[in-house]
Amino acid sequence: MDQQPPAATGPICALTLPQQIADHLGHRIMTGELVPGSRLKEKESAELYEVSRGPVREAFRLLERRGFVEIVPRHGARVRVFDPADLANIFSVRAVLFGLAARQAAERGDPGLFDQLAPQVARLRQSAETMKPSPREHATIAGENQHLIARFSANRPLLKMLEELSSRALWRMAWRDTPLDFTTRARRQQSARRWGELLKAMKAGDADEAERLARSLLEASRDHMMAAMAGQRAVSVAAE
Amino acid sequence: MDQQPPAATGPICALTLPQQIADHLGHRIMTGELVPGSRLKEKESAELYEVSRGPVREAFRLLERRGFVEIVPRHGARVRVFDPADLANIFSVRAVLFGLAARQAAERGDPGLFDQLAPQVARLRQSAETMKPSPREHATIAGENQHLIARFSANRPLLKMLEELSSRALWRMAWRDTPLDFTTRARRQQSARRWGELLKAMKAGDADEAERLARSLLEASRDHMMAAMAGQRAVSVAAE
DNA sequence: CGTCTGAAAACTGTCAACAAAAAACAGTCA
DNA sequence: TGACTGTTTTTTGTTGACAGTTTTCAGACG
Repeated sequence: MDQQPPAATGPICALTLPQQIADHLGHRIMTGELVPGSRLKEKESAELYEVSRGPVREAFRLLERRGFVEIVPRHGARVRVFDPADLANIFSVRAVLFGLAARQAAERGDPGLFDQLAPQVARLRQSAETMKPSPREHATIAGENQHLIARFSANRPLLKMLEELSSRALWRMAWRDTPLDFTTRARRQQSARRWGELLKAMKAGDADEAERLARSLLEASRDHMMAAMAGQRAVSVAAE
Repeated sequence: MDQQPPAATGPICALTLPQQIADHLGHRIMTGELVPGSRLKEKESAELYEVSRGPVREAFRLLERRGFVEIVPRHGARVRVFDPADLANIFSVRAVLFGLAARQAAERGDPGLFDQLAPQVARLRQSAETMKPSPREHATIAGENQHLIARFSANRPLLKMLEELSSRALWRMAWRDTPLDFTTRARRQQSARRWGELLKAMKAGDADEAERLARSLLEASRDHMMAAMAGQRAVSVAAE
């Protein structure tokens, strides 16, 4: 009912102070300004944002929950080092969770989902056709589809977990040098085709098929990314 | 070195203060002393534990992360009201996650897992045979098995998520009036048989079968619990 | 030259107090 | 009687300061 319209890019004053700080720090991590492995000092951020250490402390915990940093009790917070194996693991978890979401959404069979999903799939087909949108835009549409299906699964815990996981995955994908998915036409066509199949299966109420397709969709994304990463040299951060 | 002699029920001094507070509050929630829906006031807990509000504040966030309480930014923390639908959903999520863990553990095929799992399965068979252990003890063994498999999946994010989920589920199961599983011999025999089949599949390296069995194991647990809960009247807590 | 030891600096954990917001309450008016 | 409004009280959000640990760094020693 009383949903806030999300503001453009500026920090929203309705959000709490720790959330604003966490969002900004998260952005700085995503852009690569804050290098994985580097320490986040409370006093430093407190002075930068002109607040006390209390809210900064809470912001660090929020970032930990979102998977951006790692906190060791008496040693402070560090930007989490990306472990390729962990990244693949997170994708595997996302895949099975998304499969469950697709299953439950198919079982419910809410027409509202199909109405919203159909134009999205059309956009993906168009993306593959024209190759006009950037790879990131294609990925964004796919991400919106996942969120849509998760919402219509009517499984609140599942929705929250998927949201948390996609923020972690997005973080890594937004990171510099990472080869994004959906750079080739063949890959986009494959993506659009599979989303079409998934929509069809859900419309038909075939929960088994919907789960299978949804899961393999994200597993393909995982395999594609891991293969691309294997191509480039691994960036290792020496333990301080 | 200078460890305080632990009080009767007192927590371990090696843990951080917020963790100790969170653990104790969590225990009070599990025992039903703190009723779902009731507010948790910072000052109140601070005075009870003879600490400042800072650590209490952090303890509340820890409890939120574990699914024990719900925090609304400027309105404080409340003990989460248990929604039967949400409980079933959490179990469904656990089931697919545990399925993935079993798959990956089977793919790895570490003999150490089988060595540790075999005696556990034997204990379950004995539990079904003698009906001597309490239902909770049977459930504890099953829980240990799940933790074991999750560890040997070598999937750290998955392990953490399963740990978090089982703490939520345990919370609900430990709650008063909840009919525990494994009260009948038939149910225990079913449980022991399925664990045996799962162990066998994993030993054979059959990842597909292991995933299927593991998932259905927890889904059966979910269905059993939901059926038992449907039998008794729903306890509703009026919104304050 | 490398290693160990000890002091100094920096950082996190904790506390008490202040400011702002929300909740509770009483009084007033229709 | 019932709803509204203004005030009082309670509760959360934030701040700055202090204590205990950890980290860092400089100097002595093998």
